[in-house]
Amino acid sequence: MAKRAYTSTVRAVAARETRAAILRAAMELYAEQGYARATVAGIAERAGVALNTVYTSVGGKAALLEALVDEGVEDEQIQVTLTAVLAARDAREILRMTAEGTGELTRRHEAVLNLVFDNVMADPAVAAAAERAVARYRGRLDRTADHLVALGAVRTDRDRTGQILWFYFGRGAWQTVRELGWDWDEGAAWLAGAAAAALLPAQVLPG
Amino acid sequence: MAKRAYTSTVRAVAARETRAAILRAAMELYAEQGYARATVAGIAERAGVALNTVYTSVGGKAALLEALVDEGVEDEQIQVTLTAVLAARDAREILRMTAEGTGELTRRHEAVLNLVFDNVMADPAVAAAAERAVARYRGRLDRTADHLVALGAVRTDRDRTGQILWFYFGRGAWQTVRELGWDWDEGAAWLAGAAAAALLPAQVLPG
Amino acid sequence: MAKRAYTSTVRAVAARETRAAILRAAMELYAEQGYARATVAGIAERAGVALNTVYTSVGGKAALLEALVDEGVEDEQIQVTLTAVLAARDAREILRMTAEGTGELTRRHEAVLNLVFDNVMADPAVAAAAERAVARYRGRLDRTADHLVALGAVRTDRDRTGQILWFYFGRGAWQTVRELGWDWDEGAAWLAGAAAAALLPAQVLPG
Amino acid sequence: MAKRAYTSTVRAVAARETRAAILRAAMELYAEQGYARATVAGIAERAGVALNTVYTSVGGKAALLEALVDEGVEDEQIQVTLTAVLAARDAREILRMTAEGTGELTRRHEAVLNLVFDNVMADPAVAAAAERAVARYRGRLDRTADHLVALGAVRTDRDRTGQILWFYFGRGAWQTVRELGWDWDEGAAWLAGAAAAALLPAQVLPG
DNA sequence: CATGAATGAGAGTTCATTCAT
DNA sequence: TATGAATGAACTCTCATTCAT
Repeated sequence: MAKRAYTSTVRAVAARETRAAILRAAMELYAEQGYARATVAGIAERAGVALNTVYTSVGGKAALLEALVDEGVEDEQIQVTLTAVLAARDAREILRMTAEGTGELTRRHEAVLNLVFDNVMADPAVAAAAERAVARYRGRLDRTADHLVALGAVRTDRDRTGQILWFYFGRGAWQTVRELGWDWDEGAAWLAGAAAAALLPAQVLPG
Repeated sequence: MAKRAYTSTVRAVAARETRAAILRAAMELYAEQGYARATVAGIAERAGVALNTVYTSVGGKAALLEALVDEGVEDEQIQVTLTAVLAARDAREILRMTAEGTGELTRRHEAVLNLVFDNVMADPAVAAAAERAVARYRGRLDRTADHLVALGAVRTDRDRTGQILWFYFGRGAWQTVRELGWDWDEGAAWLAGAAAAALLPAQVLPG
Repeated sequence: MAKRAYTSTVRAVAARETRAAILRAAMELYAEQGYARATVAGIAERAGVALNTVYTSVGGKAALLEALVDEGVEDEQIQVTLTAVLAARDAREILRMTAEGTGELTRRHEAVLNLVFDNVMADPAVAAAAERAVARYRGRLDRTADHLVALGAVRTDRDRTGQILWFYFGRGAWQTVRELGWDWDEGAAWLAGAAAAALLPAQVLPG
Repeated sequence: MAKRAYTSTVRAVAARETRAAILRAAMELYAEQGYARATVAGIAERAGVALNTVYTSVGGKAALLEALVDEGVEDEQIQVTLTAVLAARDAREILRMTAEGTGELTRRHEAVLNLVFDNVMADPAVAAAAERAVARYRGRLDRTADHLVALGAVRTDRDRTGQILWFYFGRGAWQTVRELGWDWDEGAAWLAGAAAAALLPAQVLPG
C-alpha cells in the first residue's frame, strides 16, 4: 500500500490494460445495443474479464458511461480553436474556422457523442451529461456570436446570431451532415458558406 | 350470432375509452422515462386500469409502442401537401409550402416523433420504425427535389438538392428549431428563406 | 325458466352441441399438450366459442377434465363382462374372457385413460381420478381371482392370483401391448396364454 | 491467471454443496408436485438458497430437469450387465441376469425414471428424454434377444423375443411390480420365471 | 345462453450488484 | 487486484376466472 509515485509496477500496468479493455468493450456494446439493453455481464465477457472485475476496475453501469464521457471530454483543441476564432477579425474566416473546429470536434468524439445523445432517455445521468455538453457547446458558439456582433460583421442581433451558429454548427447540423454521407471537409465548407449566407450582409454580385 | 356492424354498445365505447387511456398513459410515460425505463405496470397505474388490462386491451410493451406509432402515421395531410407542392411552379413558393408542410407534420406528430427518435437504441422495433419514417420522409423531399430540378429552378443537381432539402426541412432541422425555442411559423419562414439562399440562383439585390 | 320436461327446444339443442364441441376440443388439447400446458383459451378457440362460453357451458379447467372422465366411465360392458366371468367355470375360458373384456374396455376408453394417467402429476384431481379408476379395476380383477381360487383352478393363493391378474390384464400390461404395436386381439390372446402359464397348473404336454 | 487444476478450494466445495442441495430440492419437488406445478421459487426455498442462486448454480426449470436426468444416466452398471449377459450361454441364466440387471437399474434410478415418465406431457423436453431412455433400454433388450436367438434357446423369432423381453423387463413391468408392492428380488425372480415360460421351449415335467 | 372486457395472482427470468476469498 | 458465488429487486407476460350485458 506504500505509494510509490510514478512507479508503474507490473500489476499497475496490467490493471490499466484491464481497465482499457473494459472501457473499449463498454463503448462497443453501448454503441451496438444501446445503454439500456447492454448488460454489465456482456461487457465483461467482451472484455474477457470476470463480471466482477468490471466493478472493481471501473464501477457499475453508470460509472462505465461516465468514464467513457470523461475520457472524451478533455480536449484542449476546443480552447485552441476558440482562442484563434476570437483573435480573427474576418467574418468569413471566423465562420470557416468555426466550421472546421466544430467538425473536428464532432469527428474526434463521434463515438462518445453518439453514445450520449442516442441514450438520453435511457438514464438520467446520460441526460445530464448531454445537457452539460450542449450547454458548453452553445456557450462557445455564443462567445463566437458576441465576437461577430462586436466586429459589426453580421446583419442579425446577438441572440439570433448565436441561434444561427447553433443551427449550422451545432450537433443537429453535424448529425445531418453524417446522415447525408458528406465527408467532414465537404460538410465544413458547405456549412460555413450557408452560415455566411444567413448571417453576413448580402453581397452584391460582381458584374 | 349475427354481428351487428357498427353498433356502438355501451361496452364497446367503454372499451375504446380504456384503450385510449392506456395509450395516453403509455405516450406520457415513454416520453417521461424513455421506452426502456417505462414499465407496463406504471402505464397501467397511470391509466387507472389493472396491469393486465393493458395486455388484453392493447398488448405488451412493444405493441403499445407500435400502436402509438400507427396512430401517428395515418395522416392525409402529407399527400395533400405533396400534391400541392408538385403542382406549384414557383420555387420560392414551393420551398415555403415545403417548410410549412413539414413543420405542420412535425408539429402534429411531435410526440410520436420524439418517442421514436429518442428511443432508437432501446429496441430494434423502434429502430426499424425510425428507419421507415426517415425513408418515407426523405422520399417525399426527393420528389420535391425532382420537381425543382425539372423546373430548372435550382443551381444544384438532383441529388444535392434533395440533400439540402433534407438539411433544411428534415427531422434534424426541425429538432434544432425546437431546441432554439422558435415557434413553428417563425421556424418555417426562416428555413424557407435559408433553403432558398442555398438552392436558388443568387438574386441581384435591387438598387 | 319454466321447466318443460323432455322438450328439446332449439336452444337446448344448440347448447348441447356447444358443450359437445367444447369437450371434444378439451380432449384433443389435453391429449396434445397435456393438462398443464393446455389453456382454457386454447380450448375455447379450438371449439370455436368464446372463452367464457367454456365456463358457462361446462366449467373451468378441472371441471372440463372431470366431465371427460365422467363421460368415459359409465360403461355397462364392465358389469356384463364380470357377470359372464363369474358364471364361467373353466379357468382358461375365464382368462380368455378377462383378457378380451379388459382389452375391450381399454380400447374403448383409451383416450380418457391416457388423459388421466398421462396427467397424474398435473393436478391432484387427476391423481384422485386415476386412483379411483385403478381401485375399481383391481377390485374387479380381485373378484375374478376369488372365483378362480374358489374353482380350485389356480396354483397360487388368492392375493397372488389377484396380483398376477393385474400384471397381465392391468393398465400396465395393456399399455405395453400398445407400445409394442400389437393389435387388440393378438394382445388379448397372448396375455391370456401368458397368464394361464403363470397361474394354472403346469400341463403335461401331450405326446 | 494460471488455473490450478483440481484444487478444491473451500468455495468450490461450498458451491458444489449448494448445487447438490438445489438438485435434491428439485428432485423432491418435481416428485411431489409434478414438473408443471413445481416452481423455481419453491425449489429455492426448499434448498435454502435465494431464488436466483438456482439460476446461477444450475439454470432454469428445464435445466434443472436436464441436470437431474444427466446425473441418472451415467451408469456403467448397464454395460457390465449387458456384457455378462452376452457372454452367458444358458437361457435361464440369461433371463435371470437380465431380470436382476434391469431391476437393479430401475431401483437405482427409480426417482429419475418416475420424474421423467410421470411428466412426459408437462414439457416437450421431458418427452424427448423419455423417448431417448426407452430407445436405449429397448436397444439393450434387443441385443439380448439376438443373443438368445443365436443360441437357439427360444421358441420365438427375433422380433417377438425382443418384444417379450420388453414386456417382462421393460419399464411397464417394473412399474407394475412396484405397484404390487413386490420387493426387488422377489420381482426379479418372478419376472425371470414368467419370461422363461413365455420364451423357452416347454419343459416336460419330470415323472 | 353466450360473450367482450377486465382482473388478480403468480411464474419464470434477467440484471445490477455485493460478499468473501 | 481479480474473481466465483450468491443475492435482491424488478419486470414482462400468461392464465384461470369473474362481471356486466
